Amino acid sequence: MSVWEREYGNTTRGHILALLRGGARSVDELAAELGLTDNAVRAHLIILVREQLALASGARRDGGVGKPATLYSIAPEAQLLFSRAYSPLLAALLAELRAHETPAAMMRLLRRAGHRMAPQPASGSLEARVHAGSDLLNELGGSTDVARESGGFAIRGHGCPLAEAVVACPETCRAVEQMLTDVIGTRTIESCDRVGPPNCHFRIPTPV
DNA sequence: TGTCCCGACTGGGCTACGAT
DNA sequence: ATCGTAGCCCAGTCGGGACA
Repeated sequence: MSVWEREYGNTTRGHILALLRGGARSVDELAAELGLTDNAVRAHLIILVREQLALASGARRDGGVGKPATLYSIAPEAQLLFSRAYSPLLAALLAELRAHETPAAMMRLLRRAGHRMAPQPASGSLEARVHAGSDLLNELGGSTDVARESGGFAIRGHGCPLAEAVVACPETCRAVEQMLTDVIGTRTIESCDRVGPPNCHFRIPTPV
């Protein structure tokens, strides 16, 4: 099930997004196709635009008089919500790589991938940087928090944003480990729980 | 079971805009 | 200036879920 189906599946907003995927439409066109009034459609569009899932992409005049109709389209960023292909493709790709590469080569590959994923290094105290790492994981779909542990900190997850890939290829956690190391600016040690559904756990020892 | 709350929707009135 | 169309705003209704 895609993010879009989970969030909007059988709702009016979901139907509006589905129609907009087929091309830009005016409020009246959407209302006619949905069997609603223009005002009802407008209320949903306001919310969809606010959530950056739709946008006013232009205006159209059909030869008649009056104010040109505003055309609404799906926002480019929203297209990602419809895809269910990324996760299985990533899992399949990793499984295929794993079958043909040596373990050492896989580690190098995933560390380089993690390095590519890392944004600018965080600044501030170690604690602030660990929180920045946790925030980054949450932005990527994780649900993590920061805890103090003896000798440093830990980022603890409730679930894993890359669960499907981790099941196919447990070394995937190395990419996240490298990404966190780059962002936090100090050695991050992956100790994820992969017994059953994966759970993130990264230790960040205080540098001596 | 009754009440309250909230989301979804409708209808009416108004404004904005462009053609005649 | 007038008219037709589209957009915006607001008050009100309706139905479903939560809760005492």
